[in-house]
Amino acid sequence: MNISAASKAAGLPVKTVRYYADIKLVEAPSRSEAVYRTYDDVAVRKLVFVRRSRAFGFSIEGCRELLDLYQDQDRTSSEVKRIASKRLEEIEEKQRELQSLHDELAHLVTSCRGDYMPDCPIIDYLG
Amino acid sequence: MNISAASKAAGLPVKTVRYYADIKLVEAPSRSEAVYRTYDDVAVRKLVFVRRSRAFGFSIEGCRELLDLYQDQDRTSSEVKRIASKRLEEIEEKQRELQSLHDELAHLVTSCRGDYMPDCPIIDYLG
DNA sequence: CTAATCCTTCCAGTAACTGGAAGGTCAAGG
DNA sequence: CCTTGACCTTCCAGTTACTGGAAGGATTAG
Repeated sequence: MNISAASKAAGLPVKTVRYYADIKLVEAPSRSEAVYRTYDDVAVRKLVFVRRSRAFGFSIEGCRELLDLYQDQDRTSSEVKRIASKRLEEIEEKQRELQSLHDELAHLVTSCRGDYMPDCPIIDYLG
Repeated sequence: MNISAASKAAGLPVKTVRYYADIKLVEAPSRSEAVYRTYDDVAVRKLVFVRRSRAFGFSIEGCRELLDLYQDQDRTSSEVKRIASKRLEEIEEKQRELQSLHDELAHLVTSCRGDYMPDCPIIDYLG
């Protein structure tokens, strides 16, 4: 498989696949006559794995850890669970932040009349 | 006021104040003998305004718009409200994303036993 | 044989800073 | 008057995870 076929199979842009190869996250298993990157099904499965991990918001380094575990037959599920739990806490932290941001801003927006006058509680709050 | 006094008064790092001057978001009103940036209370108020806007997650360009309105006596509160509402929708969109991410990941984490065995529904899902 | 399509590498840009190097300025103390 | 230390300056590089584009080589269809 050349890179475009692999990228389609993995559901990732070609540029991204090349980038993952550059940073040695998922390398092409070989090169045709030392020129074109050539992917096989195993590599594509790793690319898919990374795509799904990224969709959960794992950083590239997080993906690297998970991918290592994915390929490690001697892994323990507790290692995986630890990494996933960490990410879950980050998500929850972000949710709390967004919630208070939301509440504050929603309150301001609600109290702003939104008319042709300059007076505005939003501006007042910011200034 | 030199830059460090202004940064303290505004609650922003010196580097950030200098950065805001560079991108012409909040410029120093003058320079002492054309060398040191010198800030006054008006400039500090603008810096505080930007800090609070940034805390709501407004982009620099968003801050620029808001700051323009802040200084515009002929503004209408509807303009301000429109910008703030847009941001509020972004926040809500992000909240929805995070919520589904959270639910999915929480489900996986819960169903993972987290023991010494390699079998793991999280890895299974990603792979 | 050539045109089209693929592939390659390398450079630059994104957002909003942050860190650090090299060097200029200023106020106070000896 | 000189020095020391704190402060300021500019400029360059790095951060995250790509993305766009240029210049040019490889491959394939007709």
